[in-house]
Amino acid sequence: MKLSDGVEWGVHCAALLAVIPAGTVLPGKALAEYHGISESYLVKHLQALTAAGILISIPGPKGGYRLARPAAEITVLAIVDAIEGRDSAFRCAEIRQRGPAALEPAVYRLPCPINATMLRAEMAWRKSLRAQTVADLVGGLAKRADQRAVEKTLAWLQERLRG
Amino acid sequence: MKLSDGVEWGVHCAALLAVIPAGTVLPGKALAEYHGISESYLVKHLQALTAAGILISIPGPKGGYRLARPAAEITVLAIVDAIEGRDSAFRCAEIRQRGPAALEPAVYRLPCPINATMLRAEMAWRKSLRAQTVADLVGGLAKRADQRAVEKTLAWLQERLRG
DNA sequence: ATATCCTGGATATTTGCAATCCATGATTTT
DNA sequence: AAAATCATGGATTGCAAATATCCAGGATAT
Repeated sequence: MKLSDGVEWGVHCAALLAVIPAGTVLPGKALAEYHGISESYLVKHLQALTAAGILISIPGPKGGYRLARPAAEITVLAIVDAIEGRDSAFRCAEIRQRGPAALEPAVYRLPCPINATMLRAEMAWRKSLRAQTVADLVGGLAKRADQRAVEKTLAWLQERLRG
Repeated sequence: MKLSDGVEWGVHCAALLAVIPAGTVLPGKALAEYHGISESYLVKHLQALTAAGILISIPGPKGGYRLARPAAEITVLAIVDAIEGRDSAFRCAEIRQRGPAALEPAVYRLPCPINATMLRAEMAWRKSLRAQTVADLVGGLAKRADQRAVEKTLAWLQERLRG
């Protein structure tokens, strides 16, 4: 069981987009360069975030990405859902309905308790992720950030911001 | 993100092994046949469960598998860990340390808040799974089982039990 | 001795993720 | 109008892990 790298990329990008001035955007190229990751692959995930209504994209020169709503209203779960999909990690194959002791399908209308247990655990996972917003992350990042890192980031952003 | 099918197989097998009489065992072939799944692949997972101390295996004729301890003392989490491994689903690649705004590694001694958030969610997932035992699952299965299914299973087990 | 069963390794096969490339369309600048 | 910049979406490739099978070797009961 493994989350795709795109989740980490998406959350980091959202956190960076949360600190740029209102009215400005960052192109995908800049987001990839800032994080030292593949540009062509990152934009795939940025597209997913845009389709999910988490980001807004502007085409053309002076184009790029920005958050679609305040960082405090974007949960980490929303980003994970957009990139990983909403399928549960556990996919019940209903093997209880197979084999020599199986009966007709109508008998199995009640959900398998094993499936229910796994889904309950995923609900707990989702609840935890839903309790964290991008704004929370930015706060955490800022609190433990070295002052030089902040300045270095701001200086770098200066030449990439659009709008 | 997807859990391997082996998890479902392992939990179902543990549930079945929880209801066979004390002192008896079931061979891997019977466990695979009962669930209508691949025998050669299932035994791989049964080996993992044995190595984890969840099952005990007996070689030779009259051999097979049985639970290593009471079903009430085997959590679903233990089975998941044995089959999926204990690696977290989120693997922080520390991309905050990459790119043009990065500083020397010593600056990043404190854990990344994004990583912390993801790990906290996995803790909630694990806590939920740790709260469920195989005995709980058997209880749930029995309560909603059709009486004919129980009889059919018992009759089928009659000819496969060893010991 | 023989038959049965677990063990562990070697080996395909398949799936999904990671990554790249390109043609297209939108928008700003010149 | 032309050129440059950027997002979009599809096609394709490479790769690692999960899935699945097979077989030789060791243990045990009949």
